[in-house]
Amino acid sequence: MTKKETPKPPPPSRTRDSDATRQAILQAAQQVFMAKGFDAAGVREIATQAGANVALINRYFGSKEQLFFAAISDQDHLAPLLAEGKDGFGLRLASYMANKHLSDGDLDPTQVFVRSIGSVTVGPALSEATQTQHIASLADWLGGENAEERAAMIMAELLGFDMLRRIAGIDAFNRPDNQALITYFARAVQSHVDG
Amino acid sequence: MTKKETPKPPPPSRTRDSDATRQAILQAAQQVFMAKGFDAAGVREIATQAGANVALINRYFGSKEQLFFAAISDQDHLAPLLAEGKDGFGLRLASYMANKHLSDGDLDPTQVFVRSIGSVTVGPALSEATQTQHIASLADWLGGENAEERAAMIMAELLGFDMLRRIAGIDAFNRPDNQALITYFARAVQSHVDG
DNA sequence: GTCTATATAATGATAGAC
DNA sequence: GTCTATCATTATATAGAC
Repeated sequence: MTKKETPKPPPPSRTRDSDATRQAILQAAQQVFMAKGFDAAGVREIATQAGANVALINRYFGSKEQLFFAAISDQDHLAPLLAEGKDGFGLRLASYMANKHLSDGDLDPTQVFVRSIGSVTVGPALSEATQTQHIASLADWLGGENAEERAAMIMAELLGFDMLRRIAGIDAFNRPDNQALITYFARAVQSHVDG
Repeated sequence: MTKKETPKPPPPSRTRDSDATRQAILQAAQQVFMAKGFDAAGVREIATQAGANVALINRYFGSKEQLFFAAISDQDHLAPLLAEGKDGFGLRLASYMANKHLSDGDLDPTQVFVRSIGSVTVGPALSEATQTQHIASLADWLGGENAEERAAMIMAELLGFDMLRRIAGIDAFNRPDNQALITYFARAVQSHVDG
């Protein structure tokens, strides 16, 4: 009794709020999985960053693997770019990929893919999702001859670009205002869009 | 080229032959590191596949990390393709990448890179090598304006292609005799070669 | 609902027998 | 030169106290 109406202010850290804890774990998982990949990420690190206890991860999500898929579900950053049509799509995509900020808190699907595709645990599921979701829908959007091959080529360019830029930190990809680079990237993508 | 002659028949498994053991470990390490990446590969698995004892890995190479760099050193599959000149380089590279067999015993630098670039232990060294060796030499070979940007774009296309084809196993990259795919890949690469 | 403490398994590395 | 046995560490996952 008298549990809910206590006159004292709430404790410094969140207590008795499963929804907020769940959300905090999910957000921390996104960041850590994106930064280190599935295998290298630890549940202790995720729990610490979420300000939650380690045991709650398994309580709410069952396992590290289930947490991973909960954290990366329904992410699609390409949709807004596709919506603007095929004219100039290459340039829009290239500008987007070249100007993405490295330290914003958002989850970046490209980064997650590149960092975890090698994992024997979650790699196959990531591959499956790439095939059935991203490449298939991109191929639909492209239309025309060899749509799936052209979609796969665009995806390869996009992922290779991000891998070298944000994970390997290759110089040529990280110079500020590198208009020449964007032009090259845009040209390659657009050529696959046009056929 | 056989082992030195011994008066008695050799034991069932290699004994008293440090050179052969060292070589067997090195070869097994190449295969396992290529298949699973640095973090996921285990020294026990490497030793077993080499038919050697686990303790010999550290005896001969010092550590798992030193074994990794010993296993991947001086590998460059691009040199023969570059030697034939810029005319038709895109098509030669595309054919080579699309037709590489997945199960031959050779070490594939592309595969190693993609599978281990995310590792916090060896990732930075892989990035450094990619920058200072492969991209730099490719840029030299290309010449002309923005050579480093064009070289980096070719490397991104090459790595993205292999990542989706051999690690993710994307359908569009693994159809036999997919001439259309090779044409698209070749066109993109050649455009960066020509400027 | 949250926590401490622990079970269980696997890792890289090493000491010392043969 | 090769092996067995074991170290110390770390990982995910869970049981049970509060």
